[in-house]
Amino acid sequence: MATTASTPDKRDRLLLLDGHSLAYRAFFALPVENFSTTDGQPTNAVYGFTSMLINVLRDEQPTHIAVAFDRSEPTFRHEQYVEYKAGRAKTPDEFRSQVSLIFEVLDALRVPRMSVAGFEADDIIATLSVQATAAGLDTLIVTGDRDAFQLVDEHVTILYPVRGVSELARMDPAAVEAKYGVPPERYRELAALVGESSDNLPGVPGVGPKTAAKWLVKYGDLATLVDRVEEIKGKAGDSLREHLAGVLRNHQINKLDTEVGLELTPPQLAMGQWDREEIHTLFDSLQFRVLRERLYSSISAAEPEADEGFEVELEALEPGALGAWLEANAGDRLGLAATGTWGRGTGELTALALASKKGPAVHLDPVELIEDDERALAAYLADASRPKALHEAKGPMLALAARGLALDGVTSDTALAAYLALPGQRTFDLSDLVLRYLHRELRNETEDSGQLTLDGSGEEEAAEALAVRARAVAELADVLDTDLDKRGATRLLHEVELPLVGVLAGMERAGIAVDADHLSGLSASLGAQVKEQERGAHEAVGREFNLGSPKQVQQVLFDELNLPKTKRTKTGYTTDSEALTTLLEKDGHPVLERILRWREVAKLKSIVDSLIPMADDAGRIHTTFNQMVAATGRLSSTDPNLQNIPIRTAEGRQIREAFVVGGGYESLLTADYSQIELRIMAHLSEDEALLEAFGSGADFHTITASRVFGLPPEQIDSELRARIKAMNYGLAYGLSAYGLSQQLRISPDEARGLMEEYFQQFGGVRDYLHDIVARARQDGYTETILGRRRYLPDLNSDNRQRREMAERMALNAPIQGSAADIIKVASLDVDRALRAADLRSRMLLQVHDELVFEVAPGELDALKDLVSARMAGAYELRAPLGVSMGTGRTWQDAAH
DNA sequence: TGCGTAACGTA
DNA sequence: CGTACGTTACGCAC
Repeated sequence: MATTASTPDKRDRLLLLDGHSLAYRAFFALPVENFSTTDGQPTNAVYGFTSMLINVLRDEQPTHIAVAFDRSEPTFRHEQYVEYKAGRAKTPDEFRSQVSLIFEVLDALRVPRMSVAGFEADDIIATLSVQATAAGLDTLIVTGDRDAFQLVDEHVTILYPVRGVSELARMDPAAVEAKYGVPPERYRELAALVGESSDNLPGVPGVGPKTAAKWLVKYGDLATLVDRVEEIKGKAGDSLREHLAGVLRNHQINKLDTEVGLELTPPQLAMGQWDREEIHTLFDSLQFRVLRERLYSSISAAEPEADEGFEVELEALEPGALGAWLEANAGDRLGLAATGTWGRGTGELTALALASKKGPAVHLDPVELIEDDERALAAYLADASRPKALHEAKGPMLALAARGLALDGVTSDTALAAYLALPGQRTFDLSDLVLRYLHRELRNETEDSGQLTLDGSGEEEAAEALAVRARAVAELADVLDTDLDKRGATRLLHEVELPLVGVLAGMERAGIAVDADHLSGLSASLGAQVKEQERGAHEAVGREFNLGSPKQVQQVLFDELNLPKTKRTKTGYTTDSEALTTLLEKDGHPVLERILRWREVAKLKSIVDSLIPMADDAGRIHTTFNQMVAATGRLSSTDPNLQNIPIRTAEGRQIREAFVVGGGYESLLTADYSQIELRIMAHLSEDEALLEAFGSGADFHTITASRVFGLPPEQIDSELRARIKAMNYGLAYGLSAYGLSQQLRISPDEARGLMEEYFQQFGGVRDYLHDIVARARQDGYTETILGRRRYLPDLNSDNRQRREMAERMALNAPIQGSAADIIKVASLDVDRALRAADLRSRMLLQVHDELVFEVAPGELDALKDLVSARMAGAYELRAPLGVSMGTGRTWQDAAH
């Protein structure tokens, strides 16, 4: 009778892995250049190992698991044979640093790790496999060490990596025999004859696996072969007789010990439940995005954690019954979920579901509502006293606004709440959060009515799915409320982030007007310059090449023109503008100027060209502000990014001239905080000298320079000022003496001296910066003035590079984050004040320390008073906030 | 088509 | 060997 894959053996399956041998293989199979985190930690071995593990878990679905590791101590084999494994290359440092990361991965996956002093991983595996067979388990062994083939039998199979790490050969008794010509129980004898160079166990010279197998088949086993060794003819026979002692030694040494004393027996190695949060955090820090997805998608079925969904029943409302339903649910915060499309300041709503934590949910099609229902819905949505929870409220808010509906009373946005709880996370999928916080899956558990209609089922399912989301949001909101309370972020959510959603939606809706003709004019003139630089570059080199390809530029500069090599990148030598400028000073090859200039104009042209198609029919561009990406609490802007419009060069500023006041308004107003981060640093450090420098009212960098150099302010020239300005700003980024020396092009010693003199004057800053890191190391997180946290587990990493990176983040996060807090509060205050004063002027953009407004006719003075008062008063710092403003027809003209 | 990398724009 | 972002283009892998 044939068995099929769909009726698997019901025996339990123990999966055993040889940690070191697999990791080592991965290390050499995967190029380290392609597998490192952005801060330089190599991850090729961790990645390869983890990838292999995930694949095996998926394909084999083991019930029990363990990973064995070698120890650095000598083993019993060294005692028997001092030369054992001698002559092995030293383990590379890049590999060693990854072993503890592999431990972390295994711990997060709740996979037991085992190692025993004096034994190799294979001995542990051998012992466990024997015990497993006795206990009635089948064993699968993944190892790159062929010695393990001796363990293969009807209950023990080996998965042996062939070619890199992605393919595993399944070695059962038949496969071993097919490959080596002897059954598994003879494999040790074969290996003894052939030898194992990596273990420094020489075999019989001139005898390979073929000859060895032939002998073993002929004589039955090694013992008989040794007894009758005189019968063997020829060169190979002579060689065998000569090296017989070595063969017997090999045979003794390559025997795996099956009686290692272990703390756990196979039945105790059952697969455990994972800590999803831990895996998330770890894979994030290793930057394993793809692997994480693969892990979740391939294993989620086997994961015991999330087997429940939601039970949601949809209530079919009669037309006109919505008002009553809403009234009946008036006591609860409802979860709202919407479908539709949104972005670029507008949107379209296709469906809306509302659900309390219990009881039936409703599903609405906004276009099919009768007038009564529509009125009831509009009143409910706009009612600030009716609490609502949404996941990513801004999108639906835009879609509702496009239909003329206001949304108020949002007391939780589960995505925003999760962002405050876990600010380092990249995404906040509802399904992820539901799994994480509710340990449930985002699906409906309600049994089907059994009435599947051909054309209605898809719609019905979509409606149910949306209702499930609404219910999940309602439940999740409560859990997150509790979580945020524990983290001290409740006020930050309710008083800052949540109300800000509406302000951001307002800015996105408004957009900013652009002068299309100006943009196309710029595009044309920049295009001409791009062409010209390209032509010049090709001429200078004598052939055509793609200036946009760093690879080709490298080839031209370093291979063909043999220019001096620059700093290394992962894939070669850098051609960034700093390096090319240095090269230009040294060599002066004309192509360098062309490349640099080409990059400049090509970059500007790409910005201009990306903006042109963004304008809507009214000639306005609507960005999208993202409130949940920056780990420090800043906003970001996408599609297009209006927070990185050029300003430094004259040509760049021409692009700012394209952003203009729109019809019906009289001008643009920009208002920005002066040196907000430095003021925050002075405030937080309470350094008297620094506070005094701000109090004096004179130019801050000049004043600080005057103190550092002991000169009167009049004698501070631009050179000295620039040095101290670099220091002032660099401090908040964790700048080192080396970094400062690079930036100022002075010697490291000089830079060190400069820093010392600085701290002589401003010692409080040094103490503060030191304290902040020490405290963060203790607490595990940093905090801003409004209690926004950033978690930095790497502060305690034993990897220096990671730890120092985390230290710089710890220095910067409270400063950058507090600045973000302040401008968010300012935006809210300004927005409220605009409404209270009944002004028509509106806020258009936020660029980290700057707000851009469109001024309605006749309102300029009132607006300026209002904006400057609200921005300066957003937070009381010991170094008071300063605001400077400018107005004009264009964004550029409004600069100041 | 998707992804990682290099380069570069902003605060 | 200075933080935080987003976009572009290239070139490789699938």
